[in-house]
Amino acid sequence: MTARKHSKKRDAILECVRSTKTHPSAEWVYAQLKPQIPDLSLGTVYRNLAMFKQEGIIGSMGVVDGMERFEGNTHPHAHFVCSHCSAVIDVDGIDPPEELCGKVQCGSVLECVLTFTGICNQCVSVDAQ
Amino acid sequence: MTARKHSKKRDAILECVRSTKTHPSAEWVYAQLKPQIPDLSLGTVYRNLAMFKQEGIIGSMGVVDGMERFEGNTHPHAHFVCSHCSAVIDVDGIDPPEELCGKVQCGSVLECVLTFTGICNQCVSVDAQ
DNA sequence: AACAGAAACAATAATTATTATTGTTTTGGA
DNA sequence: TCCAAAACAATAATAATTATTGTTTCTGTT
Repeated sequence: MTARKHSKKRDAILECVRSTKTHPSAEWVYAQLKPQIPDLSLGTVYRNLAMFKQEGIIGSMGVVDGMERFEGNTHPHAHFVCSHCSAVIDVDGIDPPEELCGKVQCGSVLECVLTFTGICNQCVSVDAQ
Repeated sequence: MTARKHSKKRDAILECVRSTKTHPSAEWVYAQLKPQIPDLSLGTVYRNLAMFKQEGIIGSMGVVDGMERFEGNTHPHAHFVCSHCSAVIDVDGIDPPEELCGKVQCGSVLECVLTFTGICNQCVSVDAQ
């Protein structure tokens, strides 16, 4: 009925998350948009990201270094987290093993998350210098 | 050579983490020990948990509701997180699929984490009332 | 096009988890 | 016993996030 209202800022925040593969934090989104939208405030970014996430329009892969990391891709997929530079990268070709959800005894599973941590290729190259 | 020194408080913190299956937060450990050790301070708990984790003596399964959750079991294993009561439960019989680590292209994997989220059996029962 | 109510907003204050600092006390080897 | 290193309490400081408040902007409806 009452469709969610739009605004330039709200749309920009959503588009920012959707158009990057960096799995951005709230602060990152704010820093990206601030030059084009000088009167954007960080609170607005936090509030809208929380709304989008609540509505399932965007996803969150969890918290890295104390910061929640969002993503435009809401389909289940695995992640790689670099423990050196904190980059979050979608892992292609490996899906979370959802067939295991039914084997879990201790509760009713809604979601299955698979995350690899290690050193990303870029950090390996740089360190090798 | 110089072995890490011990203290009653330090030992109590480690023992507290090891003797529970609750995957405690720093605050939880503090609340547990405070009655028996009235002059324990929260900073001491944080510092010692960080040290134990750094040394690999204890583990951390990640952040739930903004709080880091520790565990005595340092062997890789899957977790179930209740999105209703925030309980963290070890999942028996399902291991993180470490054989997939080699298939990850974007970096050098050190760890593989498998986490299920949903509603735990206890919350399901309570809600059904 | 003007109006009204709802939603969105900026600015700011407040919270919460965590980390750092400082000066004192405890520990354990010499 | 002595002493330097480690551990500690108390407290201050950070950093991410959330809540509050009053104003502005949308949008559906006259």
